[in-house]
Amino acid sequence: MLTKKQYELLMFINERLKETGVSPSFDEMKEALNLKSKSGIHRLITALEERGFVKRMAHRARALDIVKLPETMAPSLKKTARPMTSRVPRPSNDDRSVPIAVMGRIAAGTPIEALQDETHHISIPIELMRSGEHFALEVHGDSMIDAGILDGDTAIIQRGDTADNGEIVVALVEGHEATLKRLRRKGEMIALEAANPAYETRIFRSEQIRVQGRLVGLIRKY
Amino acid sequence: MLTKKQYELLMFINERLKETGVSPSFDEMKEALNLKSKSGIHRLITALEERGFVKRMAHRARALDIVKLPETMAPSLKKTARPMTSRVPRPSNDDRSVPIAVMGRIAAGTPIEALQDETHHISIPIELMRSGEHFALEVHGDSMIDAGILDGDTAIIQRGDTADNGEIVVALVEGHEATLKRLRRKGEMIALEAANPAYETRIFRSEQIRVQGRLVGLIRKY
DNA sequence: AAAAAAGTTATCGATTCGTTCTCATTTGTA
DNA sequence: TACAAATGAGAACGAATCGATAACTTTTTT
Repeated sequence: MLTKKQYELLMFINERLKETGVSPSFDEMKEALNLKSKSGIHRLITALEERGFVKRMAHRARALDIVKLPETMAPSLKKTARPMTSRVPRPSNDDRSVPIAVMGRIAAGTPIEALQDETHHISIPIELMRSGEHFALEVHGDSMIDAGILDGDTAIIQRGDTADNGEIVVALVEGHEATLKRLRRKGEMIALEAANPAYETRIFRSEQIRVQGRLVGLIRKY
Repeated sequence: MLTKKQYELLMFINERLKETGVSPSFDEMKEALNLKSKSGIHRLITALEERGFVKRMAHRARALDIVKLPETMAPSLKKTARPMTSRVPRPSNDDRSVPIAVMGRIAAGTPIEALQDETHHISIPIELMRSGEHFALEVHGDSMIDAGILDGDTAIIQRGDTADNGEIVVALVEGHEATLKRLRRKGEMIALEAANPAYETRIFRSEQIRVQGRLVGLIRKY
């Protein structure tokens, strides 16, 4: 996968990154490889980036980051650099993500208890987060299919007891049934709309409904 | 990934956050780095934010938060930092997520160039990853709406040139048009099906189509 | 409401740094 | 051998970094 020079350079960058936390400049890399010109370094970096070993921000000074290291590495060298068994890029600690709890499944008719035990955790991109507390639910059934929410999707919910008209919410009906539906207020009444013609809209008095949170994100795995 | 100065400042912020729980003001940082002006600090902070090491709230006093630290840090230093400026849970260096490049938008008719520039990055849950290289695309248009893929969704693509029958793929048609469609083989012919009755299935000879990758995940932000 | 503190923006100049191009050379391989 | 790919050198260019001043605006405190 890598040529000698590419490998050599990658190792040097890795070392410098480990030791100093600062990536080397092109000139420093040039020195390290005993070159007299940095154009070669530029080509090597481009090659390393193409092959997915390195990440860089164009035109930024010392903005290099190692994404993965070759599998052929001696284990002794590897230990400093977080080994990865497959070709999956090493999860760098570049994570702009946040772990949140998955609280079970939800569908029309899910009993309240199902929302209480955390089954596991999932990391979600920080871009999906709003303020406050979040949790996740696995969507069960096809009642929101016309809103692009499919069976098996993971819904990211911002916990809270308010929601704007037309938002998709997790609502607790009469204290015992949690459901994911679009919420509409009509005076003192609240309508919970499914996004599937096969389900009918249910209408309640305000006090029958408790909003648990609003849908802010969705994650699907194929 | 970082410049000397950026690294130095990040370390100082981390220390202060760890010791006092309050982020330093620009003036304090200026002093710490022996500068006579805080404009430099502002630039450094901006750079750190751009590189994903720090988060801040504009115009808020001492509203800095460390998102991650470079890998060089001894674990002992890493652990105790406990910033408290934001209500968003602190991202952990859990290795539960992986940053991947967003390569632009895709729709029927996206020219090939649109797939070449990285617009930004997004961290995706490691659960969505398969083996090999991945990238992300912003979906444009409603041609896959019946597959639960809406305008504005982010599609996670596993790069590769093969796909099973019925999978949703990024396909390059006649070398110039990238599109996200369901792929079906019928003998020597390949059909690209939209998931929207308003669009018709297009049929090509095998050699007209190049598969770029298959859809393995989806992220939506409401 | 006024004062103080804190963050933002603009500009200048000296450096450092990354990018691009061309041409020559070496290396690997069909 | 011949061809392609990788490498080395050099230079020129433009962009980014950094320190320093100063004049803002927005928050926070008094």
